[in-house]
Amino acid sequence: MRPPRPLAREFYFQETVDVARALLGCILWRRLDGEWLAVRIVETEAYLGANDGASHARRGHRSPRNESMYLDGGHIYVYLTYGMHHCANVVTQEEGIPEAVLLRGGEPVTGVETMRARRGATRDRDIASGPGRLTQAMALGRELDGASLAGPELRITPRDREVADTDIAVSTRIGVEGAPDGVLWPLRFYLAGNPHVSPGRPAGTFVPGAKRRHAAGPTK
DNA sequence: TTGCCGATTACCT
DNA sequence: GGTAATCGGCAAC
Repeated sequence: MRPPRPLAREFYFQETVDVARALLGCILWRRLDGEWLAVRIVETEAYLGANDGASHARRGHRSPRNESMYLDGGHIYVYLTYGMHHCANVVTQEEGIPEAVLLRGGEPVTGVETMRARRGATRDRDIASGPGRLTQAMALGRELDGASLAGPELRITPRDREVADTDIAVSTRIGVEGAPDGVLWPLRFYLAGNPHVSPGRPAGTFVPGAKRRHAAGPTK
C-alpha cells in the first residue's frame, strides 16, 4: 500500500488549533526499509508558542533541541523525553513562529505486523496509543527531526473517511503540570470512542465549568 | 559543573 | 494506584 498525495502546504498555515482538529482522521506515513507503515491520527494536542506555558518554546525559548519548532509549517519536530521516549510534532505557521501539534495517538492502517513487532505489542490498541508508542511503532527518531511531511520517507495524507465536528472530543492537555499559563487550556483533541486514543488519563470530554473553573483559553 | 526534572511507559501491588 | 527506568536540556551554583 502506497500513500496518496500529501496534504497541501497551506494546510499547516491554518490556526494551529484548527490544524490539530483537522489532523484527526488524516494518515501519517513512514517508509521503513522499503515498506510503508501508516496510522490514522486519532489524538492530537496544540502547543501555541511563546505565550503557552506548556510549550518548549515558552517565553520565546529557542535552542538546538527545539529549533525545528521555528521552521515553517509542514515539517516535523521530534524530541526525546524522560530520557527514553520520542515525541513527534507537526510544525505549523510560518517560519519563526514556534507552534506545533503533538501526535498522541494513531490507529494502525498499514504495516501493522511490522509495527507490532517494533512495539512488542499484542493488541492493536497497544501499538500506537500514546506519543511514545506512536514514535516507537513508526520509527520516528531524532534523525527525522526537521524533516518534511511531504517527503519520500515521511508524509501526511488527507482523511480517508469523513470526520464530523461531533466526532471530536476536547480536553486539557496531558502531562503538562505547573505551567502558569496553559495547564487548563482545552487543547487536546481526539476521536471520541476510538480505542487507539492514549490511556494517559480518563478520556473525559472537556466540560467548561465542570470543576468550577474555566480554562483561560489561549489569547494568542 | 552540578542537580533537577520532564509534552512517558510498563510493570508492580 | 504507585513508581522505576534513563538521560539530555537547562537553570542555578
